[in-house]
Amino acid sequence: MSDDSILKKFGERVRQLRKARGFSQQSFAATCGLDRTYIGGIERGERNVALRNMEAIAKSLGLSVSELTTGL
Amino acid sequence: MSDDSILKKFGERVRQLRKARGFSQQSFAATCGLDRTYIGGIERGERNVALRNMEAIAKSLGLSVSELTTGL
DNA sequence: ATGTGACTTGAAGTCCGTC
DNA sequence: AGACGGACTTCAAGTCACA
Repeated sequence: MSDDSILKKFGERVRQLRKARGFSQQSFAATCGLDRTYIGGIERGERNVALRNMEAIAKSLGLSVSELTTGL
Repeated sequence: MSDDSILKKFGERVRQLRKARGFSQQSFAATCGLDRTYIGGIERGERNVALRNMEAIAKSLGLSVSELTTGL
């Protein structure tokens, strides 16, 4: 069970938005103030990201949290 | 800094939506499959809620995660 | 430049209660 | 009905070495 499709969807969305801006995981992680392996884990749907980190990611993408979670 | 205003905003939003539906914290927590003290903590802005629980809360409110995070 | 497993530690989350 | 505390277990956060 443990339906983690929401994590996968969120990861795909982050990856898509990051790429669209021409960031590498590395430079993007730095912008967010997070570790590159952590960002990688998010994009692979392995991390159950919480509000504070979602905000950091959204901010680095120039979006609101609500916009970042569009489709979820 | 450690700006936790996003947690407060999220908590206020949850409280507002829950009340609008006539739920008590207790019955709402049960619907979400979460603990009543945890829901209370969220509404007080003390909890850094992660994606899976946000989804459970959104579902119990009949909303998407994106709709739940409107304003964030 | 990214994937991945393993790891530590601080916070998430539960369960008991009282006010 | 809700705030809040203590004690507890589980998991997210954050980092590392190496593929």
